[in-house]
Amino acid sequence: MTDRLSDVHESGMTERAVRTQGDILEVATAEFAANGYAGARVDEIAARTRTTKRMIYYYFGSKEGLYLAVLERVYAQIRSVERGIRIDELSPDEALRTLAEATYDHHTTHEAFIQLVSIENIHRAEHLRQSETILRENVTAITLLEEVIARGVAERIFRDDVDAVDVHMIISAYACFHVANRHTFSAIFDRDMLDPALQDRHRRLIGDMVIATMTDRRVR
Amino acid sequence: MTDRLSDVHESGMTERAVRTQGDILEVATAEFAANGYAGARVDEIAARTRTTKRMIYYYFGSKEGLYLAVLERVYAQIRSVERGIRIDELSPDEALRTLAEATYDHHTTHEAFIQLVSIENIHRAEHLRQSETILRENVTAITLLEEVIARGVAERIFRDDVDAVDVHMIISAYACFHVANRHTFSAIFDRDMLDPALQDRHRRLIGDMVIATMTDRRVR
DNA sequence: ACGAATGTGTACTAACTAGTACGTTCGAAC
DNA sequence: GTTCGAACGTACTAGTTAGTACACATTCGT
Repeated sequence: MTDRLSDVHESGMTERAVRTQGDILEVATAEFAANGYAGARVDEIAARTRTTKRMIYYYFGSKEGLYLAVLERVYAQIRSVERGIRIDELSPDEALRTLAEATYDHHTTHEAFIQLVSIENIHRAEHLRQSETILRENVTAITLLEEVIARGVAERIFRDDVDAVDVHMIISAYACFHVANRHTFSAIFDRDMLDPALQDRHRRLIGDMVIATMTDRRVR
Repeated sequence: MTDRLSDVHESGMTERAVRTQGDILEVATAEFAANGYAGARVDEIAARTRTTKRMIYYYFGSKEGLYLAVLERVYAQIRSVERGIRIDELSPDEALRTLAEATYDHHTTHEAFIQLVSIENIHRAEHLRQSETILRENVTAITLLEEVIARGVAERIFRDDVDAVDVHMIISAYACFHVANRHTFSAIFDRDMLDPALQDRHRRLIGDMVIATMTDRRVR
């Protein structure tokens, strides 16, 4: 149901049509991320595009259809980043740090993704749940983590009562927060979250945190 | 500027007026948290109140004024929770765990607060920045943390290159994520974030995490 | 008791916004 | 070069929504 419209157009689409759709998606991503679902204006998206509002409805059917397409696109992007991570030859703790830092890097460089996830959560993931693609494919990160944790536990350097989803949550929480709550955090604690030196320190800190947690002697 | 309207009414307000305003704020909190700023409907808030839309504008001036009042109220609530935490007699690591768990408990039981913070961040904290009260008073958590960290560092059990704001970020990130990203996380990883057993485990995990990070031998 | 301020309800409006009716152009196949 | 469908543009509408004009009630100090 989700992809019906775009599927129809995927075959027999001219070069120009592909560009137009991409153009719309690009602008729509920024608009939805910046203003929320209800706050986003279809007219505003159309105005910032080479094309017109008519085309948005032609290709995406409705505001909701457009939003869904935007959501699927940003999730597809993070998926492709995750697939590119190679950790086979690293020790469990180095692998953990690599995964944590990769997530941190992705999130800090893809603010729109984080904002869209926030927005989606405000709406109780009702749109995301409609997308079989996202639900089916977005567990890559977990597969990688499971393998690393299994190795770490086998080598008796990791605790065994924290699973892959927990670790993913720890990493995601930290990386998401840094971007998602940037503005309130900056305002209240008067700390520039975009300062490169600070970001560097926080990048190291997320690795420290995950490794320290998983290798903690106290809890075993 | 922010508080002008409510200040005017604070003196010489009837009992009934106080109740009406409280009623409006209660309903508005839920409506804004559930639908975002743009998605929230003033008519809907009015309908769910004992009173009418007229009164919302009478007391709060505008939709934005109402939203701001809502924001200040939820921030005042967390502030009062923070003021109630007693950690003077605890060891630094126990104190850290207590603070982390208190934050976790507050956030899991105040979903509206977390949602409003998310919403505020979508709008780049432009409303929050207008509220001197929030900016002035909401650093209580940091004061507590600073004291604990200073003690831990002095006792040579904590690392000294992570400051109070960093630790607050780690704790907040974890506690926020658990609530804020509950829906997308549940949907994708098919894990019920409201399961009491899981919440219990996660409550212990946040303490483990903070203590492990701060007492990590590797980094010193 | 009375006037003045505060508190309340109803009915309205002006502006906005998602979505559409209808017509046109472009490009490829025959 | 004609036909057919995909791609596109303009001008519009129906419904919604923040905000208000106006009338009325309640309370309280004097």
